[in-house]
Amino acid sequence: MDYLSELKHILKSHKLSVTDCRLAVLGHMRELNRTISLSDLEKEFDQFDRVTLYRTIKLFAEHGLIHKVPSDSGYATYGVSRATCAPNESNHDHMHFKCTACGKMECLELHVPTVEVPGYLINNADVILSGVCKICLP
Amino acid sequence: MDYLSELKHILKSHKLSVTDCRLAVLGHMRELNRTISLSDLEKEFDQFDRVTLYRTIKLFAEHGLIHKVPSDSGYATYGVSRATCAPNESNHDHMHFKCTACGKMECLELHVPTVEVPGYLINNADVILSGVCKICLP
DNA sequence: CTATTTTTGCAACATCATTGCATAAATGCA
DNA sequence: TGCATTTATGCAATGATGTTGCAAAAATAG
Repeated sequence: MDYLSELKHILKSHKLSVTDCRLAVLGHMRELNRTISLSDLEKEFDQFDRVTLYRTIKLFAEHGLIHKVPSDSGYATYGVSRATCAPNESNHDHMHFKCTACGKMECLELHVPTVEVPGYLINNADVILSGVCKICLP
Repeated sequence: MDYLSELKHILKSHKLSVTDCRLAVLGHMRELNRTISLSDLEKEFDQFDRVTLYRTIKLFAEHGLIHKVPSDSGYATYGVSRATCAPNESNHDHMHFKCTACGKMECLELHVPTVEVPGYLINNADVILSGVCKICLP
């Protein structure tokens, strides 16, 4: 199965109709190993309306294809979920790294260990590391 | 030394002039055990202008009295730094917990362990847990 | 291929973040 | 303490991001 068919299959498995915008955004995000914001998508895809892109990532997030990554940037950032093919699966169990030099946030292949706190129900744990990334380090 | 003098001392040790707004915001944030946003402050202190509150937390963050806490809320949230008295000290080494029921984010007394990733310079690590807090749990 | 459902683009608006400037307040010093 | 200087505040205004309604266009189902 080629890459385009794979993307279509992912959308259909989530009962989402297949459109140009959704294929473009999903393909783009799965190739990237970093998180993106709505304005990143606007710059990348000027052929689609800002609102359409907004609704696309909102929809993807609701269906668990991508997830919101906590950030101190002041705007929402999203990354692809590792287990994208499983419907209703929104857990994203890897750490994120924010580079203070280039500003990009990337996904690390490091698993977030389970944390338990007495008296609390913990559903999710996000770990955001910050510093200087491989590329920006002298 | 009484509480007000203590607050004044903190401001002066960071070479910040003492004003009503700064005393009020700093005192409020140090009493709370959770993070706040600008709109939280607006509701709490309607005697001060929104812009003044904005500049106050921005200034506090620059001087390390408080720190931005990564969040998926879409707007900036801040928490007091533990080592508030040390100038230029911005590290905040405790975990945060976001309750999906009441929406509040609180600071936990759990220390964030040091993480090392080969090839990266790690300056900071944020851990954001989410789920249901003590108060909201049935 | 056609009817129905869904998505898209546009316009408009809400909210949060940010800056300039004149006034008011705080600080430093005699 | 009083005064000159520096700094902070309030107001107005603007930019950026987030969000909704609706008619036209596209995708889906049969």
